[in-house]
Amino acid sequence: MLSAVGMRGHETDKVTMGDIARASGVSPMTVSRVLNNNPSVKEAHRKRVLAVAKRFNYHVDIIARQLRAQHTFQLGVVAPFRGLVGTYYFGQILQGIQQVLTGTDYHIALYDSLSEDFNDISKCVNLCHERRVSGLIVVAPEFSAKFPGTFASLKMPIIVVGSSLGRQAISYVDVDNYGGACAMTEHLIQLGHARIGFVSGRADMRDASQRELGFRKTMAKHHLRVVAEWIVQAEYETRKAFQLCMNLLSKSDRPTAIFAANDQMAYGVIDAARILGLRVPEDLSVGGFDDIAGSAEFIPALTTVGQPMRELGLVAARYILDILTKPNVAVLHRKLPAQLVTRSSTALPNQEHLAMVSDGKELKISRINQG
Amino acid sequence: MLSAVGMRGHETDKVTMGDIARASGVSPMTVSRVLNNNPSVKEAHRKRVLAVAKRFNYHVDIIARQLRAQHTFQLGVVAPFRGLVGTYYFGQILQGIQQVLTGTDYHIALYDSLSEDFNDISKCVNLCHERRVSGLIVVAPEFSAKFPGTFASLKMPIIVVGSSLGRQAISYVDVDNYGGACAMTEHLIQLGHARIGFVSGRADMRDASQRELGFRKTMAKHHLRVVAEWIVQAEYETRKAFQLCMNLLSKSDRPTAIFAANDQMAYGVIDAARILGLRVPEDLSVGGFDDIAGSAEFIPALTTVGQPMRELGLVAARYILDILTKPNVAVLHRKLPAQLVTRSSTALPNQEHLAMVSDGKELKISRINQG
DNA sequence: GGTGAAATTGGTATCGATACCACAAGCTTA
DNA sequence: TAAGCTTGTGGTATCGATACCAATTTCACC
Repeated sequence: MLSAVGMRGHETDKVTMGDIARASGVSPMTVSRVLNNNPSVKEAHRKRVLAVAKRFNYHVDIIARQLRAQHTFQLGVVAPFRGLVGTYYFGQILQGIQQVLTGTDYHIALYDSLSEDFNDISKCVNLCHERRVSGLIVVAPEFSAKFPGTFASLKMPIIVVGSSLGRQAISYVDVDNYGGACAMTEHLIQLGHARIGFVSGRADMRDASQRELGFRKTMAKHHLRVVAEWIVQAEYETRKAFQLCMNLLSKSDRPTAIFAANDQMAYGVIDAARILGLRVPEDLSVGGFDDIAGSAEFIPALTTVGQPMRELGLVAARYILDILTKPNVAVLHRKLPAQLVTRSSTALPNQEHLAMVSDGKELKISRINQG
Repeated sequence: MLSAVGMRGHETDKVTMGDIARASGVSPMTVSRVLNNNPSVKEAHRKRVLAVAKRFNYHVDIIARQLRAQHTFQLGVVAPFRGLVGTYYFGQILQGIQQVLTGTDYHIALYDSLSEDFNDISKCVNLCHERRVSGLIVVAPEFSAKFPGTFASLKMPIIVVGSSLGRQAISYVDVDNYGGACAMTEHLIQLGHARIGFVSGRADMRDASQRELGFRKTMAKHHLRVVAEWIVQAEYETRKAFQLCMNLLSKSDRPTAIFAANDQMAYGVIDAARILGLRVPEDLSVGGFDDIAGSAEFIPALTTVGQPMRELGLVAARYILDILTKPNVAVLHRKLPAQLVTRSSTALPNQEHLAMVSDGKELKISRINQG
């Protein structure tokens, strides 16, 4: 289980606090105080100690300090490497976390929730606990509800990013996927679209279902009909979206706008449209979700919903630091708003097309007359 | 400089080795031996101790062990967060590293080489040294030659990923960008292309210049002319490549194939071709570099050069672990081969087009007769 | 039964920084 | 001058595991 600890660290002629103390004619205790900015040290001593420390190129031994303080200053970040590391989403979260940590004594320790035969996240969390991380950020978009309540009993600050966990005792930050989807749908409807299709994401991910729900609710709110054939499942993949839309868009009775549950799928939709000779946005408006790197430069620039990904990291890291430094911090349940980003892939519906097929208003639910 | 250490860790009623020792009627020393799989312990004692440890849910205190062993079991990974974290490239490297670390007592500590006002990497490396990481992997594709020789004096295992440093005392692993570019150029030439353009990457990055060099050398080897107007600088960005190629490809005297120094730019080239009514690969072959996620699913599937990114991480991590566990490990200077991946975006040149413009062979340098 | 070698085991010191307490110095008031 | 108070300062114990060495047991063999 535990491997032998036979190897030694690199051995330099280690300078200790005692050495600094002797060289500056004070006690180790005073050196410690100086190095920790304790105000109760005479200015003369402080200067002398600092000078000597600098001359010796002395640095406090973090390990000894950790043992004494029973605190590692490590912020564990747990995520499924396969699938998440290397994505823009996770990269932004990490940057947010690092931004908060910069200038503090904390640093990021990265753990893979999928390695080590972890069949669920709790094993990885336990590992972090054994490793004595000071706090833990669990990034887990796919494990919506699998968090054992036992996490709370670990007495270690912990927060989940990317999964809303409801009324549990575990803190979380998440993006308002539902609200973002509503905003995009609303945008398309305001432009005049009534015939709107939806390309759905991975069924096992909570965010995907939230986005679809937002679409459906907003359509319903405007009494617009959701056509079953215009809703396709493409698992968040460009290629699947492409294939499904090649089929969907080649029919004469097709939507004037398609809302894809992520940007990658929107790319696929646009590719299909182009190949079929449909111009975007003139003949077909396409909206995405995520605002990944490249969507602004895509041709046409993609209208999408931006997630405040970096903000997820900021909020999570600040929360952990708060718990570590302040008393009585409450459990945090927070949903960050998603922002509609309007670019060139959406526009007014093509009037000719509309006229050719039918009056857009035929789709008002109140007027539906066929099955 | 150092913030005060006033906060305590989460306090559980800590179980120590002494407790386990007392409960199992042996000395703490024996408990330690059992937990470290030291063979010189009687089987009866071993079983008893393990049972008690389990009953108490005891776990060795990593911090104390670290202090005693003078070893943190942390593998520092340094990278410029802004620009690298969140890329497929870096994600794969991390996965490679984690793969090696899984099952060991080591874990990844992530440091941002750009935060903390580091104007160069050496400051970040020094920070890691102060934090007593056991080893260091520096991922630095952009700082080709800026590594101070002083790194070697840190007496800490260290390896650079993504920058070939020449004959220095610092170890590195890198991908053979030059060879990969040669392979792609060779591939296009073998298909029958002689009129080949090149979309170049960021001038400040070593890999970009290596790729361009590979292209030029291979062209020269086959006595093919490199047309100055067909070489454009697009800084690794899709949009720039798109714009430059819109111009390049709209002329009647255009290449039959374009080699882009990364996949993102290849996408831009293909977009431009499409909009101009050129079919890929029938009218224009396009090759990329990197084989990023999505290139296989791109339409058309992109012929590109795959970098063994994950392998970079594997090699780097193994090297560090080797130094830590074995004596006399030599400095490592290693270039991993890049693999040509043939897909659908390259094909034989369009004979009609060739005939229309001119005979491809006109470009043989040996026959050039105009300036 | 005795002897030596090998297998086990435990005591003590140590890794380096710091919390806690006691004490000394300087300085104010009665 | 003595008592009282505020600074500074140093000694000692401690965080928990483990290296080192000495002590003890076990066992084979004469």
